[in-house]
Amino acid sequence: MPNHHARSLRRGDQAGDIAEALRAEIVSGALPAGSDLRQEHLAERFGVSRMPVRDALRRLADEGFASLQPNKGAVVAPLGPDDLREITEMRVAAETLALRLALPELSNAQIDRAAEIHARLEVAPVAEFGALNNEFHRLLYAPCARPRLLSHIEVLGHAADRYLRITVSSLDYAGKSHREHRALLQACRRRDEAKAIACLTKHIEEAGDALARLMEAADD
Amino acid sequence: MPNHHARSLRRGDQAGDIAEALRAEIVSGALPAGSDLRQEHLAERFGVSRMPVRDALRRLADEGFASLQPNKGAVVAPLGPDDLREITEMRVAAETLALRLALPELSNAQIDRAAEIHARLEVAPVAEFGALNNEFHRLLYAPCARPRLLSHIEVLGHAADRYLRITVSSLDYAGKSHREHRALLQACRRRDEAKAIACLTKHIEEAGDALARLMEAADD
DNA sequence: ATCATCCAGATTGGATCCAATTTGAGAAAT
DNA sequence: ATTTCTCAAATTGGATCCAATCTGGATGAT
Repeated sequence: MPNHHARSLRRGDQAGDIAEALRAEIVSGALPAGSDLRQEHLAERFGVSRMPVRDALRRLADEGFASLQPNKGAVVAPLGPDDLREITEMRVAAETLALRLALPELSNAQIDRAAEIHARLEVAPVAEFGALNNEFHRLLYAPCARPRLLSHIEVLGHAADRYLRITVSSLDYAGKSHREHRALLQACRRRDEAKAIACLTKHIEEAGDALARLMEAADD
Repeated sequence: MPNHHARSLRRGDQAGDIAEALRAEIVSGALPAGSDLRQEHLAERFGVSRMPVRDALRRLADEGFASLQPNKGAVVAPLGPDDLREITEMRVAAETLALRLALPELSNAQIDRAAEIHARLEVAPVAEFGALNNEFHRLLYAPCARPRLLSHIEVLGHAADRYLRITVSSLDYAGKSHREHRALLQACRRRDEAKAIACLTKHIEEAGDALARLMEAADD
């Protein structure tokens, strides 16, 4: 019963809004893996024609949220331990690259800004955790000034958000993550590249490992 | 009077074919950077409606070949030295990861198959260079069994193809590249991970550097 | 009873049609 | 003469319409 969306007065890029809304529903679990994504149904739900819905579905497919078979339709992409492992590996590769390139350009003011986001993250409710976490990381990478790389990282971050719900709710993930964030910030302040990259790698990999164990245990 | 395309009997995914055709024209230079990509015009040229053209343009934009402004239209994305640098950095990160993961799974038969492609590459005309080169690399990475990573590498490879025309025609790039391919194959046969990754990094980075110098010199 | 075949409903992909936005040329005002 | 305003042509974004494809159940044959 939400969804009539006060916006819709501006033209252009309704597809983007729809994609964003669906992404949020998939991440939150409201749309579980395997759910059918009927164009007609979604069009009605969002109060638009099927066309922007098609665009949105294609984008979601590009980002790995939907799997779409020609002439058959789209479903919410299933995600298993293998997907998590792959996303984690790609995040380590992309984010360490970004941090390495950003570190020499990173100003103290920017680090302070990241610390501020981190402070908000420590007291944020679960629903905002993903967005704030991604913002924290984004601030540290942004100075590298590599648009493709940053957008790649953003997509991977969204994909990882899909697992976040499980992690945060089931484990003492938050405390550990906060400590690692602080260590990362400290290394950045000292401009210690090796340390910063080691922290970041550990941060991403251990989150992935912990989650993988969780998934294997309670196989869902 | 070209373009009626013997295909078109199968339904679904005309957009893919159109995107591929346009990509080829952009890579070959037939569509120079900055060219307008009018939907109506392209639709007529390919003998379809504007709709699959829209999809194709969206995909090309995702891959970095087109830049598209809302309500204004699409142009062939300009590419400068910065783009080359970024793509090179991302390729090193992604391809070394793929090779590292693939190496333990790589069979001798697969290495032989790559060597065969390499042999064809050594005598191939310029037009086929890009496709064969990407195929060579793809064969070495494929055993890592990481679909997202492989598709990411494929996109980066296509982006790099856009520079290839300049490289191959202007320098003794081919000979150097072939030597590096042979060294890489040798390291793979010995399952020497460190050596293989060093070869690959050097291979990608030096191609990027040489090209960057060329672009700065003859600024086009 | 089981299995193959066929047809109708559902659903997607593509074509056509309409509305909103941008652009540029020419008119009007200073 | 220059600048601003207006409006029509070009072009894109979205809606609607039509055709091709898939699905599932009913029918009929073995």
